[in-house]
Amino acid sequence: MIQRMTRQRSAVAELLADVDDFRSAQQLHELLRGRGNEIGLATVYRTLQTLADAGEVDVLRAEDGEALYRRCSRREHHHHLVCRRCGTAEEIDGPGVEAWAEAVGAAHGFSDIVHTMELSGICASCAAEAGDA
Amino acid sequence: MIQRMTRQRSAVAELLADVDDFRSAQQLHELLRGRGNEIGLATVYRTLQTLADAGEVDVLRAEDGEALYRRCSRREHHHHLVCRRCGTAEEIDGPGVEAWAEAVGAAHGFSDIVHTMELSGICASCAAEAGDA
DNA sequence: CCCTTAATGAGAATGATCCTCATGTTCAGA
DNA sequence: TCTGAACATGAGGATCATTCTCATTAAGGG
Repeated sequence: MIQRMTRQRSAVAELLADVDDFRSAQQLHELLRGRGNEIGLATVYRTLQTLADAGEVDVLRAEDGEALYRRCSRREHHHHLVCRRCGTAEEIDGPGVEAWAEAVGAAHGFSDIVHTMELSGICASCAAEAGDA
Repeated sequence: MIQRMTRQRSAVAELLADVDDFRSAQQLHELLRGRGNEIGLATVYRTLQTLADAGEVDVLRAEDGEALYRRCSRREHHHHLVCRRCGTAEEIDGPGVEAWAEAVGAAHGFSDIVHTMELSGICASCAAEAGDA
């Protein structure tokens, strides 16, 4: 858990408040630098890890396995609809997925069921751009 | 696409037919070596990639981002219930997930919707082992 | 203001995956 | 069956994300 508030951690928190796309640690580091925040890459990784452990940020994996982070408005469990082009994301509800997951798991003798479900697509504005290009 | 059948590719295919857990490329490489198959790691990666592109094997990501492969009996779209301990997997159906995904995507102005949904848990035999230990 | 101790950062270490390119092998055609 | 062009292999290096090391810095309670 976070024990001390530092300049770097504040900067990460502020950035996450402003950006609502899923971004990689490296991208976030770039953005911080761009804003004039001196911060080491390792610190960005550490901070994101801590925030993720605390459930403050959501993590998902790009197709190539890279971790993407985002601060979500809801703390409760939810799913995402992410734009593959720009990373923008909407929070969505999975209708009864949780109950279904439990039931299916139990039916197969599995316990401690965890589920992941993510949707991705091309958002309206990216689709428009692609059309122009 | 695969154009020539080689000793190495046959070996990978045979191994995949025998193993029905999700395994990493490195693990599969180890297993092949264990079976007495001389094969380079790069070839294992290449072969798995090709098979994945052809839809012959399913790929999913471990929590740490590592790619895991498995040859599934069904070619059609389906989901998995994977044991986090041993990697064994069951193929399952997502009741209406596809239709729901399309609808949600459209509602948010997203096109070209793709969805991923995976369940993981601890399988009965792993739970039993853990109980003994 | 001053310690104690957590936090930082630069760079090395790790680990998965991909690339290079010289060499080996497959297989269609002769 | 023999051959050669083109595809495949493999050893090791290159990449790239992420983590670790450890000396240095700086919160913040007392």
